[in-house]
Amino acid sequence: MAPPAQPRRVTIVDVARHAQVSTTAVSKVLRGAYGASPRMREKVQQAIAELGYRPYAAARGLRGQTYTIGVMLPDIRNPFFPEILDGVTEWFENTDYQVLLGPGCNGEEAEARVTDAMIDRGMDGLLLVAPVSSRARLERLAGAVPMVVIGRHGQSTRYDTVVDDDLAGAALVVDHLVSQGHRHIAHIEHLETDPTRSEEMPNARRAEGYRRAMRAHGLADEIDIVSTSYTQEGGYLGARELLARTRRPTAMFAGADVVAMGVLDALSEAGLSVPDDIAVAGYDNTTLAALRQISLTSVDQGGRAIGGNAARLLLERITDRAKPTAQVTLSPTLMPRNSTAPPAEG
Amino acid sequence: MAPPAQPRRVTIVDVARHAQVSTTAVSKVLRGAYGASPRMREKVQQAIAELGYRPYAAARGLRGQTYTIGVMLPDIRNPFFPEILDGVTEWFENTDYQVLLGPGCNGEEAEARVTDAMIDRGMDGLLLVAPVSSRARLERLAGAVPMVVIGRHGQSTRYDTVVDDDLAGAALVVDHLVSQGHRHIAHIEHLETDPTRSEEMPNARRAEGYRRAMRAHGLADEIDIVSTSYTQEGGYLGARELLARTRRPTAMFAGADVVAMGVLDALSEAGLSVPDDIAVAGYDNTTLAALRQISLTSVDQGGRAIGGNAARLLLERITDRAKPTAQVTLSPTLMPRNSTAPPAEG
DNA sequence: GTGAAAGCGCTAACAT
DNA sequence: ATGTTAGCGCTTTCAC
Repeated sequence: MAPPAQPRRVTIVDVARHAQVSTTAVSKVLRGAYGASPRMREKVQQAIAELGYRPYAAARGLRGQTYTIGVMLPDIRNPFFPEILDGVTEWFENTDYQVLLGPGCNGEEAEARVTDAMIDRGMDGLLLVAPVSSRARLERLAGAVPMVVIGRHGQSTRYDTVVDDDLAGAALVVDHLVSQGHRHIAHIEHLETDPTRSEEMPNARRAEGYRRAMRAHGLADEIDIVSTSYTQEGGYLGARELLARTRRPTAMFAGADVVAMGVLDALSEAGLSVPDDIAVAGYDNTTLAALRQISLTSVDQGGRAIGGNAARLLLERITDRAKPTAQVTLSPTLMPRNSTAPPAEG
Repeated sequence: MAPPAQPRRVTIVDVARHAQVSTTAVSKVLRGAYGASPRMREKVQQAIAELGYRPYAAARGLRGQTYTIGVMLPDIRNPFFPEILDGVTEWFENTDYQVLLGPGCNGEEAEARVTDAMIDRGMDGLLLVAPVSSRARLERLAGAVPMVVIGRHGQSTRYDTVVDDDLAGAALVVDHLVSQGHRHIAHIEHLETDPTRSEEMPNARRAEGYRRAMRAHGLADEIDIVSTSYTQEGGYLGARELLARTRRPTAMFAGADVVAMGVLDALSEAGLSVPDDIAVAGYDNTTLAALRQISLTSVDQGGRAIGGNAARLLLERITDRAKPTAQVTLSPTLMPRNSTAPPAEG
């Protein structure tokens, strides 16, 4: 009835005994290290197969590596992050490394807890997506473990970065809307509380890109920014605020697709139709945006490529920690869809 | 220029020396174990704070626990899973445990790899969401580590389960549609390849619930099931298949909200409007369904409650592995929205 | 090329 | 109540 006492895990000692070699030999074969003859390799491999041995990563970590990569995502609900993750896991698929994710890390405190936990678990490398920690903390973390930061501008001598050119991405949207005849184009951004960080955060860069593009088109007077958050709720609240303006914007540029979802929700609630009454654009080109019912004009960052580049850089850094850091910037492209069209009245 | 060689990590020995006590004492304080006087506790706590010591989980795992919980989610893209995760993390928030997620585990092979990896990393407990592994494998896993399975029916003597009453959930949808006058109600399910598993999988139970409810309403002849997958793509393909029927259904019940998204996409493509031309219902009541532009009738499983219950059971099982297993079944509720309405022609 | 032995940071028997 | 000591499973010198 009761499950039998679980048999002790097969260890490297069992394998060594079974193959009639030393544990050292087994360890060498396991790691593909130098100093094992083909004959020995084979004997060990066979013993491993026969015994169904799997190395205990936790124990390996005490001396060497844990073969574990930690990925920190700020928000699992944002459908853009899975794209990045795909690029990452794809890269690690044929390696001995295992990718593990931290759960919802909204906010500095949760982020710190998760990243610390990853380091405490001996992870060999960390991949941080749009982290909100202070620059100093990021540097400190990167000093403790190989690290790559995705979606945060600003270069470091300790960690590599992979970013989308958010300035260019925002400009793509503004250019597109202006070319359609829009002038009063509003933007909904993620509120940046800490001024020291704003230079580096993608949300701030998108807002800045929006501002610059508006000025470039001679629309400095039309600049209209609402600061909420990069969530559906944030989009909803932001749109409502914009709708309450005496002069309502003819187009709304949301800093992320999830934000645009909230915007669409608010517009629908107000009985406004898209794009007839108002144009809406997002950022990230998620699968949501492609839905015909939504058909949201959006900016494609190429999440998969971002993730792939980050994974490659991390692997390189794990191999050589002294390697000079790299900064990869990927160019976004515009995906025009039905949610944007010329304004109703000239 | 180059970052200074990282200082060796602070260990329990450093703390012991600093506090002028034994390492055992520090260990005891760390674990809140018996045998440490208040005075000693304080000394140690202070030393820990002064040195900024954090226990090395990987090393702890070699003797005791790693204080790590592994969560396996089959698909990060399904917006229902974050709900479950919220319930889980909430429960572990004030414990010493850290929750870590496996990345996209679609398919038996990926699932096996991730669960094995979690065990190899000495995780103290596993939470599997809608796993597709064979029953035998699940039993084996549960023999190796405390485990709770979410969203898979069938009881085990080794692991606890938390499920939604999928039969009832499917009936809620059918009842609702029938009460609106629909008769030809089609269902899109996730294809179950392995017959031995079909009894336990939620998708199969929903399909069965649909069948039973249809029969209960005397609509056995109208039963119409298309098997694709629980993804947006699956919904799109399923709906296209249904639209090609000589007698087109007046309502489509998708086994999951993501599936319904694909359905809406296909209907929109075909120039059909919802609910005027055709009614659509989903399952999971995700935030997507609540979007006014979508306004999808759906079944609420209470993901948060499911996650919370699972976390509680897992913690209990970690505490007492011999405890008899529990099976928790939660009742779903219907969330009627605009996507369902009486059929056009009576 | 191979293996003996030390030790990673921590916990848990076992003294005291 | 406190400290001593022996490992956990693996990697890594360092002999041979």
